[in-house]
Amino acid sequence: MGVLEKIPATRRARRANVEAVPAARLPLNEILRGDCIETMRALPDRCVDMIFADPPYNLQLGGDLHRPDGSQVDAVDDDWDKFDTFAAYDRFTRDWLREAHRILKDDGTIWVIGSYHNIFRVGTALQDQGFWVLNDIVWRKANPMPNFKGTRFTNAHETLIWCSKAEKAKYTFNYRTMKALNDDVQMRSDWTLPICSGGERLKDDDGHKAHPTQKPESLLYRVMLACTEPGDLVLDPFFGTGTTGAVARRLGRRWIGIEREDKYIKVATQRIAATLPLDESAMMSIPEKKAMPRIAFGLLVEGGLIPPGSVVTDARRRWSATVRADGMLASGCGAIGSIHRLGAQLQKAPSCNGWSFWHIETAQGLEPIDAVRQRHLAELGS
Amino acid sequence: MGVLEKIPATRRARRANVEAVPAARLPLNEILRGDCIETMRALPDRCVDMIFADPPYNLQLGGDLHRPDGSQVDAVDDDWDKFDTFAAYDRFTRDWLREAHRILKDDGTIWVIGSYHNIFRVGTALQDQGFWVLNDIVWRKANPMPNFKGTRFTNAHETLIWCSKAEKAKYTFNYRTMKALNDDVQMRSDWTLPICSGGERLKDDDGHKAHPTQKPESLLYRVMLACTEPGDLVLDPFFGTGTTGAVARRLGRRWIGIEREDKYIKVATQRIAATLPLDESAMMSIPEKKAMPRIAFGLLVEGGLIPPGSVVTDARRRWSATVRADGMLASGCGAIGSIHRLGAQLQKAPSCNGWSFWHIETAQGLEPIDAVRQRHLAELGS
DNA sequence: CTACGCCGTGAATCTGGGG
DNA sequence: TCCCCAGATTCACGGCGTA
Repeated sequence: MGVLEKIPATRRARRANVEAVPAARLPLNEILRGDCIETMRALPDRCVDMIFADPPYNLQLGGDLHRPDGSQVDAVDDDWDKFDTFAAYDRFTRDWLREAHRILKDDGTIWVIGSYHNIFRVGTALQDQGFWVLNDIVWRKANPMPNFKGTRFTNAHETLIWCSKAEKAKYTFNYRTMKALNDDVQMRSDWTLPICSGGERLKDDDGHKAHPTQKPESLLYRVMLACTEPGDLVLDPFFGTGTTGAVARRLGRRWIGIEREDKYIKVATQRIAATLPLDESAMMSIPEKKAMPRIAFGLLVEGGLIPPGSVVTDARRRWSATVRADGMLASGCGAIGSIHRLGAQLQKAPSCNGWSFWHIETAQGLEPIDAVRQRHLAELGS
Repeated sequence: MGVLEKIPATRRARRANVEAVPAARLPLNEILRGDCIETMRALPDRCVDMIFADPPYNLQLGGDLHRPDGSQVDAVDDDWDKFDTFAAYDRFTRDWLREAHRILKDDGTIWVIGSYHNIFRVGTALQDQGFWVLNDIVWRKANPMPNFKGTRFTNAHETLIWCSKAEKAKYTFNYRTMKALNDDVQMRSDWTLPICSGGERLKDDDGHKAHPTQKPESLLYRVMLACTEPGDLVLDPFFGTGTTGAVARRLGRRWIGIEREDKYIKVATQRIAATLPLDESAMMSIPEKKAMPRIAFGLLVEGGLIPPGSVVTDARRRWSATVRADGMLASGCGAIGSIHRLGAQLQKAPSCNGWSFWHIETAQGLEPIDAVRQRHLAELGS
């Protein structure tokens, strides 16, 4: 039984349109080798729930650039980023967006990331194609490359555009999941996240970076948590080293990647094979309940529903932690944090929904702490 | 004596092009009543140093949107044709940007602010018009309006696009001023500033806000400090309540505003009259090193500040060299060259700033030779 | 074992004046 | 228009080696 079948019927019902082709006949969890436009043409209408696209930025770089210490900046000089004119870039953009619009389900959404070099062309083409912009999201880089020559402001962000298929189209937005991720205030349109470096950055056999523009998993993690459900199908037409596939697998989403270059396909294949799905409870989004009063975890501790000193574990008892009087959790290894933070830290995930990840032994057996919260809520209501 | 005359000749010289019309014949520090395109047409070529534009955002409220023939776009209608509306907005944008490009000096810059509703159209039109994007700046609102329905991310930012007139055009960027404003680290492309509220928010006679999209003065303050000099002429073709004019006056810049509606002109006029210019010392930007008078190394040798035969080393004393009477350096290995050349050669670097690389033993200890130059400069000034 | 410092590096439209 | 050369210019991390 696949993950899809576990989605509650009420959520599945939000999918307004019927899949034109059974999922079994789609190339699921595979990298399709080829040109993105040609390859999308071979996919049926309205078959994917979400598209994440990281197209070439058309950087138009000039000569070499040196840091003040004399070292040279490793520039993006790949052929795939070269276009003769803005008109050529616009044609390319319109062509792939046309196919993207066709294969997207009517209640699906598309995300496209870019910089000032290309994002205005992309945004215009999205609107002209009939996509409806829901938000533009700013990825604020925590650690951008400086402007070495002191000629401009540090280019410290990139822009993502999030669109539904049409103005009145339904779409998935896991509002409460995003709010929980953001310390219980609404998630804003600016996200501060580090660039991809350290152990996450894939290297080729020579030890050089495998791809010049690898995106951080935290970015895709937030995108997918925000607007897909487990079992949903995510397409990435510019797959590169497969960040989209890795995060999809980790979050229990299905995926299709399209990539032209064998070297990237090879790296992505290995990477995704080495990625393990997260604990199932951690990937479920918080049920969308309107007007649910906010209950801090500390309130349950204060109120004696989860007394200090209680031991909580994940569903499979791989990790455990002790509840402190101030509502924080302490793990055996010495780490301390909120239910969300500690869950993320132990799993080495960028974020975690502590309410569904942490469980506690009750009269009903091992239950997520959210169950305790729900009972408390019910009591408050009565 | 006007402020302009106080600008050092070295800076004025950076203004490459001659004003087509003497500044005295321009309508300075005035609000011109009328349509922005028609009014710009009456201004001469290459007459303004900077343009700040806050064009109408909303594609569906056609109040500010007119077809080229003057008829109004009827957009608030369930049956409205999206393409027609976007096309009308694009025509309007191209028309005013064409005039903006014409009246901007060759070394001037333009700033346009917008949201995801219009900024992609604006950015595309800017690039198509030949403007060269220098940065896109994100105004991160410290206190944005929440998304009440919980259907999207909180729209917590707006975007500004900063362009020079052409790819190779010179432009003013007060790098060191921006760095100083930002605790001595490079100013980034994301600016966190509060929205306009409280006492700054202008009210009409009924106590309602005078303008729906009044921009905070802090935003204009940073823009003008970054890329204009005192005495420069700033144009705002969508003047509204005159934030641009107020900040220009405060910072000793000259300004021209264009506004169609009498009620805004009235509010702006009162506001600017009540704004006092800052003390002159407060409005000067930090001098850019590039604009400071050059002192040849040989001059210091001639003047006896660094006598021939002196030994200079790098900060860690890994390399040393002897100063020759002609201002060249000679290293022990026989290499001879300017302070820059020899520094680069010894480090095997593509280039080197000899002023900061080479050090000399003084009463203050081991100092970069630039310190000697700075002291010499200070003596010359007094 | 920790602390500290050095080194490498990241989607970058990255100098300007004089001869 | 091109060449030459003076000289201005970097932030946050992660990894690794040394004290």
